[in-house]
Amino acid sequence: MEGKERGVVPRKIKGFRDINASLNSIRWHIIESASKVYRSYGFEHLDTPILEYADALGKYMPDSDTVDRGVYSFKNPEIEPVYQANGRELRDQDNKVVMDNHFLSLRYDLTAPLSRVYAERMWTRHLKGAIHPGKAPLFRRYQFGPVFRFETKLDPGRFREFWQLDFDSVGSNNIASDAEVCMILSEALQAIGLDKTDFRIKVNNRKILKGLLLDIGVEKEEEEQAILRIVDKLDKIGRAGVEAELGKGRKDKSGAVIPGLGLDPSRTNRIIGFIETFAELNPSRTEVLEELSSKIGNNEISKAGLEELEQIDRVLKNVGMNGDVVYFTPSLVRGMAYYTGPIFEVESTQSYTDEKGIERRVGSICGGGRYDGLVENLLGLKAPASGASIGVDRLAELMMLTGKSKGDVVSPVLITVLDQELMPEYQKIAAQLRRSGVDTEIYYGPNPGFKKLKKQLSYADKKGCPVALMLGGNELEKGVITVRNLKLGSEIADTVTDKGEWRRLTQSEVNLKDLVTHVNSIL
RNA sequence: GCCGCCGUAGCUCAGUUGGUUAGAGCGCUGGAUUGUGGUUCCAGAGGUCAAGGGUUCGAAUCUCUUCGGUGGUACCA
Repeated sequence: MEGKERGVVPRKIKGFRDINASLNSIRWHIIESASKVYRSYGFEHLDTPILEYADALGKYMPDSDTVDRGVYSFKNPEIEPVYQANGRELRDQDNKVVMDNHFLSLRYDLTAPLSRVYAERMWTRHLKGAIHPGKAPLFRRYQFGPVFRFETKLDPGRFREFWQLDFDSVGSNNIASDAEVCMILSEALQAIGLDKTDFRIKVNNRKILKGLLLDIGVEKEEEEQAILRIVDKLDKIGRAGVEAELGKGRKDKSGAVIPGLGLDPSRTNRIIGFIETFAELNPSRTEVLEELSSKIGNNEISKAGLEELEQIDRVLKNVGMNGDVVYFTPSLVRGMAYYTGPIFEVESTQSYTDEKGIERRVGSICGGGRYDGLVENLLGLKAPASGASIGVDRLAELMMLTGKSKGDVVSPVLITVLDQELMPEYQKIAAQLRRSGVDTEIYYGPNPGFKKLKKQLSYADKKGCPVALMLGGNELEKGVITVRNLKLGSEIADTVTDKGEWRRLTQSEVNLKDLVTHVNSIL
């Protein structure tokens, strides 16, 4: 190939991926299967832009022109009015509208854009006072697509662009809708092809731990968050690790010093003691509820949390989800601060063996919960919400690694080009096949022609084409076409070593008018 | 962000007491097969040894810096 001496160095941005046909096949299988389940519960399909105003996305605002705190942000080249909290344009002393280049961000999840959509729809009505507190309208939607996070260190299996598949209800404070989240997750994962035993839906309620922490005098939100974050690491660092991080801090294997929160031992012990009660594997929901009611004492918030779990249990039992699949795990925390009630996490129980022979797990594949305050942040009006999200890429990876799906790609029939003069014939045949629903490709590669048939068949083989068609002068005279069954050829390749024999078994001349039925019989 | 390890052909890697033209397997290209995918056999192409500086008569090899990768840890709305 001739060209310039140098060009732009082609390179992919770190943390971003090209998705090949087989990964795409799994990805879309997941999306289609789960969406169908979501729809069956009344969720409608919503799409939102990938870019949003940074301030609508959450409390994290960039303070410079660069990527900031995990979010890709930049200034809009267009200047637009600056708005005040009351919805009016900001004006300067001369009564001129103040303009600015607003910060835009790539969405980091699908929940914040949903809040924006909902708040935007309610905005005018809310300003007029037309929505009564506690009467925010119900809106249920599902959404999938890429989200973006600026991670400084990329752990294996984590990317800066990845897909999520969410469903959420806004405007319902009915705990039954939280029970429904469990039902939907369970159904969706099974529709995707997982077995009941392949995953475990873990449920907890933020209120239970919140109440416990209040009891021991933790009132500041930052302190609560810090404690929850450490408790969340229980699986990873164990009881002793949690104890150390709550108290004096610890050193890890690599020698890095992790500072502790400096809680006094009596409070640390209360927290640890509480979590430890539930450390045994999978006690039944009923057992957990009994244990909880004896442990949480008189704190109103904890009691409310327990009551919600009991409700969830009743709803689930009512639809026949008794013991398996959904478990109550009081130590479950989840990172995100905006959860206010029940929280969910789906953990894969499957493991796989990596290339080094080490047994590994993918871990959490879905997450969600109730977030009654999120829309309020935007709208100033309380709109309760809950939902969950399937980590599409994580799940796809899991299915690939555990052999649940190979990412099957359907390849076309290939029409080889033996003679450029016959191109019109090839195109006619291709059109005919496509009309009958058969994917068909004509080989438009470099230098097709007599000598390169081997190349063309090799191309078809690598691409996984089930059938190759050959039409040259010989065939044209006889009104036939040579059909090569590549699929059969691959199947018998190990048993047939003689080339001539192999060819005879997989190849036949077919009358042109019978081609479509013949090809269909092979597929 | 912090600590450790690594960076040789498209891929996986070999190559040190510093020494003439840097190797293998797979892949790729061509041929045996003048119209035929796999297998087999033969031949060939492909490397400023991550980049830049230093030490040396001489550096893939020693040293420094930067970049990239990886393992652990921290953060993750």
